[in-house]
Amino acid sequence: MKKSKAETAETRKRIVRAAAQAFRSNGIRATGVAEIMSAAGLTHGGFYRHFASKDHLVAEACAAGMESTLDAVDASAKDGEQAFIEHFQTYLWDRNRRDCLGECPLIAMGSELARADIETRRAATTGYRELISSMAAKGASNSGAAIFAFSSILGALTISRIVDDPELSNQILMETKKRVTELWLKVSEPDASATASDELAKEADFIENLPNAAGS
Amino acid sequence: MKKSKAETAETRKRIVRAAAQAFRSNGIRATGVAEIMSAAGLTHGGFYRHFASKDHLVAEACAAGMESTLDAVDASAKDGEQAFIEHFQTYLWDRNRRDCLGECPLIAMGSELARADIETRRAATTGYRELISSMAAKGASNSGAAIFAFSSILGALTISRIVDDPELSNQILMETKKRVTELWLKVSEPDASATASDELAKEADFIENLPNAAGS
DNA sequence: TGTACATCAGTGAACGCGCGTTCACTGATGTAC
DNA sequence: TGTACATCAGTGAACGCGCGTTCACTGATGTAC
Repeated sequence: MKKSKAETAETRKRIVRAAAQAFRSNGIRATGVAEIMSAAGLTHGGFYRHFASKDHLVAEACAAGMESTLDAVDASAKDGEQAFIEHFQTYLWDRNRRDCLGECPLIAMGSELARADIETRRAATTGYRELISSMAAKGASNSGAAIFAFSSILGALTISRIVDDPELSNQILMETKKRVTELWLKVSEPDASATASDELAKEADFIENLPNAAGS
Repeated sequence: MKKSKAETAETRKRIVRAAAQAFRSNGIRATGVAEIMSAAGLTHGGFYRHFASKDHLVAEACAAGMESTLDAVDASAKDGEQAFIEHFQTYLWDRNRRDCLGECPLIAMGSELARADIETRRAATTGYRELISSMAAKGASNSGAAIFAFSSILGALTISRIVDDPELSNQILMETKKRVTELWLKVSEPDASATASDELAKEADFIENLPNAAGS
């Protein structure tokens, strides 16, 4: 059942994509090789024709996940600064999008990546650097603001998923959305924050209607 | 080998403490029951005299970890607002302290807790609520600021541990330390941030001499 | 207070299970002639 | 262009291993008399 070179390359990509998604939604350690191969439409035995070990796949899936996140950020920045800011606001808002494919590996599996092997951490670092410089170039005034904004978003999303109360979960996300937007717009006048709050209030109904704001 | 009630209670606490520490440093899934029991000076067989399952221990260890974090925060707040702020600055600074026992479970195993069972998430939520209200009462002017500050710190510490470059790691922590301190001191004048930067610069030598700022 | 006995914390062997990994095999692909 | 053969992607059974959990057993504790 040998496949053509083109097919082989496509299969490999399919495995990496399936792995990136599975790791993001279930965690690295909780996701088995067989599970990934099955998601890619294959059986587990063929795995080692493509990768030397699960750890090697983890590193590649991490790199691929960071790249797709970067692509999403870059794409949103094409339509100007406003669209760029809205991209991040959406990320902190719509649960469906937060759980979807484009999610950043750093956010989805942060504490596991911190304990990953050096190859994986290297891939994550490269992706992080690109993400920060892209954010700094397109929306945030400098890399310091981008670094801080990204940390805040990662922290807020992480805690919002741990917390079992949807209301508290939304409060954490809204607080972050408000303050990161302020930071982004370089707004230093204190009363401007009231405006941001009003904007959020308009969307309050939308939150209420979310299926399960505390998610899995 | 039956033990007295006092001894039994002490043993149980010892297991929970060992578990909290092991989960924090190696992650939940990567830590086995036998490993925890061994760390508590026991053999694995006796585990089920104290807990119905590993998951039940996870929930208890999470609750205990949050409580010890809260105690540390409360203790630091005894000596006034300045000491309270310094506690968090230290948390973002000294690697030895960051890796030590008192570390917050939310920070050490965030992405794993987000996928934990409801009992564990409930324990984490209770601890988080206490932590935020304690922070809001003792240092931050309101709970919104406390929520945002805590998210930022969690995010920054998580990323700083993933990143494989010590310099970048420190940059992330310093950026967060600077901005959270500003937020905390309710400083709204833009040039006040320069003062904060100067303060950090004074400590720059100290960072340089840290053994391995990117640590595992 | 002393004796007899039920309780139960802790031990260590054993259980089934799922994991990452290996391997003999299959058969289409790509290549050498 | 056609034929013969080496390659190798993919299959599915099997491997050893460590995991969470169970269990028969031990012997000190706490209790009933």
